[in-house]
Amino acid sequence: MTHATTDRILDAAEVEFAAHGFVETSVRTITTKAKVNLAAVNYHFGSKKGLIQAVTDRFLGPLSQHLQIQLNAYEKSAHQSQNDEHELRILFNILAQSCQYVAQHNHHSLAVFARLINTAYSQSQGHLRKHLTKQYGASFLYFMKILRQFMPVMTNEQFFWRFHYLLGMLVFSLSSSEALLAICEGEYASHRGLDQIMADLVPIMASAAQAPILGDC
Amino acid sequence: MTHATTDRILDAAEVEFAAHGFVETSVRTITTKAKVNLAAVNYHFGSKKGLIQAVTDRFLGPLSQHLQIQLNAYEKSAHQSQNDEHELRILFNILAQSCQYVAQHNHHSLAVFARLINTAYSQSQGHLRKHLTKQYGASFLYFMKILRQFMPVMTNEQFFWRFHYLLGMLVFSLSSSEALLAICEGEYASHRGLDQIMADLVPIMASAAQAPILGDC
DNA sequence: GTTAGTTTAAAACACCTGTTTTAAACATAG
DNA sequence: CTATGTTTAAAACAGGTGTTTTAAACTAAC
Repeated sequence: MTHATTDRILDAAEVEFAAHGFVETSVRTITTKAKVNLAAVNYHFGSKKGLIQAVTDRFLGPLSQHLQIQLNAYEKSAHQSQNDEHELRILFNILAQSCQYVAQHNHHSLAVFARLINTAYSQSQGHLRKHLTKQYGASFLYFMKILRQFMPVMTNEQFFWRFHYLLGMLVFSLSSSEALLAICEGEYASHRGLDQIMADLVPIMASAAQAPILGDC
Repeated sequence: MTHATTDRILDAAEVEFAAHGFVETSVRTITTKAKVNLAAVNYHFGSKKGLIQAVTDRFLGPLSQHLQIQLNAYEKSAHQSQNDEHELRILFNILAQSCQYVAQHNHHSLAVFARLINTAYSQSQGHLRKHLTKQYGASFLYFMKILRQFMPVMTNEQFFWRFHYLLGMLVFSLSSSEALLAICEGEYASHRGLDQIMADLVPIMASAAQAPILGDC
């Protein structure tokens, strides 16, 4: 079997990264859980940074690919823009379904994905952010370009920040859902899967995208 | 001067925590920047955990206090609930102004606050989350209780998750705004202060709070 | 002036980190 | 068989971490 060790490391790293973050997870715990030698990480991935990037590439590659194809199909289809909010829902649904598509092939990937973006953005400096923007920035710029058409009543700058806010809601909700459940311990809410959260957020993001810009309250 | 050392440590810790997070910031860099002895942290705060909690308490205390007073005043005032969205904006504005109130007394506190919540939620286990919920959970439950009245068309569970999504947008946007600016390097957007972001989010959260619940797209 | 609390300097503690090295064993394709 | 790439074991490396200790100085209050 080819690369059985590599996959075992990636699987274990994915789970640990999702549960404890990148910094808090040591190479030793990954190799222990993966039942491989300690040196295997540096042998196959060069360094811990290389492993982190490999973990992210494993689902960000398919995600951006799937997203690009779906967006292409959307643009070619005859979508009479009857209603901006309706089109926004379709677009956010494309994003959600692309995430769910990659999540189908890997149980933990979506949680890792969200935590990854969260960490990459929150950490004001790091190798990861540069890697992600250079590798997958084009796909998200493409998504932003299409989205822009249905958010006309704002300047470029207002659109940019609004998009940031929406993405933030998505990323935070996905990455902290388990922690939130641990807080209330089933007192206020029952378990909600990442796909359900994703479905919840589609109409919410569409509404938030169209919220008016107020000078004052 | 009483507690000059303590305050110097808290100030330095606040800046470093906001810039690099809790785990990535070492006690040695804090004491170096604060120009105090290394042992001073353990002498005054017991441990690094104690320092982290002290940093958070310094602005979460005034925040929850200010929030509780404002909410009390809101409840006592005669607010004919003519429009749910309008009331929601008022409520979210109270939250925003409470944050800005504590930010007035400390330049860095709002950024630390957002990053703190982000870290506390994202890290699935930790002392911080328990400390925060036990200490300040009541204030936010009070806020949720009032908010609940103007989001009637959903179940308790739906409301709980919706609230989580809105809070996530707020926290993520505040904690990652600087990182986002670093990515585009002034290409797409100019600088936007935390108070501006806060003001942006008030109508957005109000709209998102009222977004319909869809089964399908 | 004595006492108690604070602050400093410097060193050491014990532990964990990512990484590298050595060696031997295993696998598989040419 | 041979050669090349993989995997393992175990140890060590160099460095950073939070924390503690020792001693000496300083500061303020009684």
